Amino acid sequence: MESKLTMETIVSLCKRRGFVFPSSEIYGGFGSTYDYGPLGVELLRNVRNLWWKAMVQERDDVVGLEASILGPSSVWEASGHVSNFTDPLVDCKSCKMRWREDHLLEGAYEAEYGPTKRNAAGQIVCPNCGGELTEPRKFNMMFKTSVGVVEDSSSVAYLRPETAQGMFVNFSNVQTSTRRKLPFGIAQVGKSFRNEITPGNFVFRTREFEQMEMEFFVKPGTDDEWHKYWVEERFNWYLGFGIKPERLRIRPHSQDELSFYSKATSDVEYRFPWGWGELEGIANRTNYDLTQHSKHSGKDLSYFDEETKEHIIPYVIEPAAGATRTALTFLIDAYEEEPDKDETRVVLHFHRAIAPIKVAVLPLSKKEPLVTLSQQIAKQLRKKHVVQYDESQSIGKRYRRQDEIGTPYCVTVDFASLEDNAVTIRDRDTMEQIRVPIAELAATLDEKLAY
RNA sequence: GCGGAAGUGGCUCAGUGGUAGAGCAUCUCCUUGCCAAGGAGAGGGUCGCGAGUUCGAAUCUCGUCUUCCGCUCCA
Repeated sequence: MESKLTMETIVSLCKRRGFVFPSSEIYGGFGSTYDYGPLGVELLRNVRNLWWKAMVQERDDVVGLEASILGPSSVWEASGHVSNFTDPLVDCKSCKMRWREDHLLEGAYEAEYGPTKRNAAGQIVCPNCGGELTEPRKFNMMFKTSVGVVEDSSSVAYLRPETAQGMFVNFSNVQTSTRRKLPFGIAQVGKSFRNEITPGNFVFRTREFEQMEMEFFVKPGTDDEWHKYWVEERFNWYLGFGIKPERLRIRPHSQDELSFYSKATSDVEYRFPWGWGELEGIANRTNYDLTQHSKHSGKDLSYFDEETKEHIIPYVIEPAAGATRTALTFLIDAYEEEPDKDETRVVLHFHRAIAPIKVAVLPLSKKEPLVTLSQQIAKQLRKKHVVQYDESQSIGKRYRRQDEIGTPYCVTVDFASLEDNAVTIRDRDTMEQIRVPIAELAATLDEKLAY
């Protein structure tokens, strides 16, 4: 039987311990935005860094990029976002159902609901109840702003709804400056913005969120093979950092579910307390984006294949992950309530690479010289790791505090340390304690925390 | 945007017209000295915000913001 973990438990823990706070809380909060507290920022940074390490640092065929968040409308017109993100929405005045006006005239809707219904005046009516519809309202999921002192149509800019376009528009710059040959990838981590109709489930769907995307450019014809490779690679990445296999799955999109640019997409999904949700989509974007940008910019974005002496537009395999929801996933997946005597021990079983705090240094007593010695040890360890020092209240309580924020190792300095120059390392998961000479402590922890 | 529910200390909640409370958490001191022990004390809330009704509003009414659930939407 699975533990009945609710989101309230997670939200409450996040607030209490400083992982995530609601934004602008003292002014009543601002919908769908969250601030990451002292522990949350460490967690998020670990997620980013581990992704970057796997996708860029450890590979010979991927390079990094950090493109601007603001972009001119021309980029988003080319990418298809201006037209695809502007949905005319109509509501039924009687039954309150909401429809996409353009879809009411399309085949898929007609197949499901029958021919588009109209009233005597020729106006489209609600397919559900025949009621009158409101005037269409345009809903664009991109955040629009204007750049420059004068607000006119030429100064329109958008906050990027995905980081991907930054890689496509820089394809030639990167390829020529790094002398890359196919296949190669461009990776980017950064914020994206979507004016979602329905944000929710805590930080899972927010209007401002952080993406970790990589565009992998391949020769046409090898795209299916590379798609399969990246799906497997990314799935295993999550397992490698301890995500429970029974809560992780790969779900290929059905044909009618595919987005306009995609030939095939597979999602890596996690079973959240509210159900399965997407962590990462691995899409075969074909040559859609580079072709579009070639057309709209008038710049040749083809690649010259030395083997065949041909100009080709590369195909793109895109593993696109959400950093913020990945951090949430690690938090939820790590959460355990373990019975301990009559109490419950709350433990975050973070992988050591994910844990925000790596080591806690705890003097057994507040008496000197234990405190001074402990602080010296903490200072030494801080050179390499994120360390917390805690001397308040009983040792048992301090262990529990560290368990609740997922610190893998606690170093306890006791009175015997003054005699034998050794300290105790306590393991969060096994509760085992080992005695280590202070002189070997740093090296021992380096080894334990390595991954 | 629609329907339903809810907002009271950092967290979880009690309080339904008459002086804002509890448990946990936090801080100080004592005690203890390897897994949330104990004792003494302290700080912290104009009850989401704004109007209205009333002699008097956390409580009733309206508006608004935020959150959750369900629609709807979803690269």
